[in-house]
Amino acid sequence: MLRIHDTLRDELVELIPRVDGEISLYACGPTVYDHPHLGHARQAMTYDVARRYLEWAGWRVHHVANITDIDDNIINRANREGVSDTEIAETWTAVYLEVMDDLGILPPHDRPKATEYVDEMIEFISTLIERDTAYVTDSGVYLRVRSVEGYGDLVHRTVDELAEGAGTRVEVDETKEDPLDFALWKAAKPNEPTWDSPWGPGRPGWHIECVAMSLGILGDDFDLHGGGNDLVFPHHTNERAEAIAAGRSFSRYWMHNAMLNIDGEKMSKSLQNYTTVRDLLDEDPRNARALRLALLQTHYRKILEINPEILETARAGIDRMDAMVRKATAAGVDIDGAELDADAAESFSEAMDHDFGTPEAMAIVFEQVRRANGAIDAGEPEAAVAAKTAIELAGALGLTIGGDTGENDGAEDDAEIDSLVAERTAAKADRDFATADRIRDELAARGVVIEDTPHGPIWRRG
RNA sequence: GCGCCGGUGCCCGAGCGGCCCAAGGGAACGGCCUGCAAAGCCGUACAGUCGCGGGUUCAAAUCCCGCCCGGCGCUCCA
Repeated sequence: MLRIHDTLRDELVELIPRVDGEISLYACGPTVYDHPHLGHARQAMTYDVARRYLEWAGWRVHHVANITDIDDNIINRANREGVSDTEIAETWTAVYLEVMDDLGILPPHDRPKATEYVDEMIEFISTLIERDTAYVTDSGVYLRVRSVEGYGDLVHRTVDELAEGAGTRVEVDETKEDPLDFALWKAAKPNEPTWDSPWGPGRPGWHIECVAMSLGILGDDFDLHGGGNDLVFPHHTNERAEAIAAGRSFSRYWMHNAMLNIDGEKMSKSLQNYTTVRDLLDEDPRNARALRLALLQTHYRKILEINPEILETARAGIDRMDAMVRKATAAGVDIDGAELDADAAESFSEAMDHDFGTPEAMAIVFEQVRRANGAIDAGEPEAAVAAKTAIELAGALGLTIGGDTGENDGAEDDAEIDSLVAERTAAKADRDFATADRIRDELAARGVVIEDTPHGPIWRRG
């Protein structure tokens, strides 16, 4: 039984999908106008892990993640740089996709762009106007928020509670009937891209795109809608309002990942305290996996403090897992031919079925690592099963251990290192430990660590 | 102000009323292994008050109330 924490009901509920055995998932993606930062990585990884696990567990998953390629931030940057908004969007979309790939994020089954769905949005807005839940003014088209029943349910606030905050921090458009009402369509302004519409040239509001794309691709009553918890209000609240106002069944369940903190503060653009994913990956090629491990070891709904120490800790964990596989391989353990440990796999599934309990799931993986190490040392046959299980379960969460991780691509001196290691082995055989240690120090200076095993030395870049 | 979330060992972090004298990772210490290391395994100290104070219960880190501290949202934001 798969249970998740549903934001709307605010409790743990069993996920009963629209179609048996099949889960449709819509995860809100980024607005592309700058380098993706670690928060984007957490968001993407949260749903990547969910999708991978569900598929591993035998569900058919339809994963949709959009790209918002038209909005104020994009237009502002385009005007600032004197280029077209399309150019900005395309440039940063490419960067985003590349970074996601480097992070080991599986491409979603569909990756729609807002600008590809303008027709659908216009049609949707027309419906809302026909139903009299939206109205046209000189500045655009607005949704009549108070006409939507349960508008604030997702944030667990009443409309009046929300009204208290509305307009206190943002200038209210005078033409709106109510400060809570929000734009479905924005009338054309100078220096902005526009599309034709029944209400004159303009561009879509922020929230309408996700409704058009999610319902357009996954259909009514799709299963799971996710995103960062900063989207609960207003973005998801407004998406939901639009769908309700149109009389459409929207997502059955909502899940939201927590933010990332840096130095005890929320990481955000405005605070200028963010780290780009690119910088992190450039720092150390192992960081893609280290970041994934760090994320997995904290529950997705809990704020994660991210800093260099956390990543260092995670890298040590990755090294530990890799070392086990190296040792098993050196010892000739037949991992591929081994069975999965059924008990461990079951505990793992239990942990994951409980609102994606990745910290507990990783604890199970590490237990297998320890078991494997012990069995390898003792020459026991269960080494293969434990190693296989660790690799398989970590892999189910997108974490590759051992094997070719591609992290040392570009290092061309393998042969040279091999020969130095062989020299050291020869020196050791002659009990010329001075020479052996000198070679070991030399290699260490180059970042290469030698590990002696009963089956001969192995080495790694540390 | 209104609302939400969190405070668990040296650090990070599980924990969903009994299986918790509290997982897992990192760091530390001791032992085994090693020519010495590294890696690994075993063991140990760390949480004798799970922020503090009450309460509910046969039973609470886990539920309720109050308080303190921190973070976040109410604004573009993953």
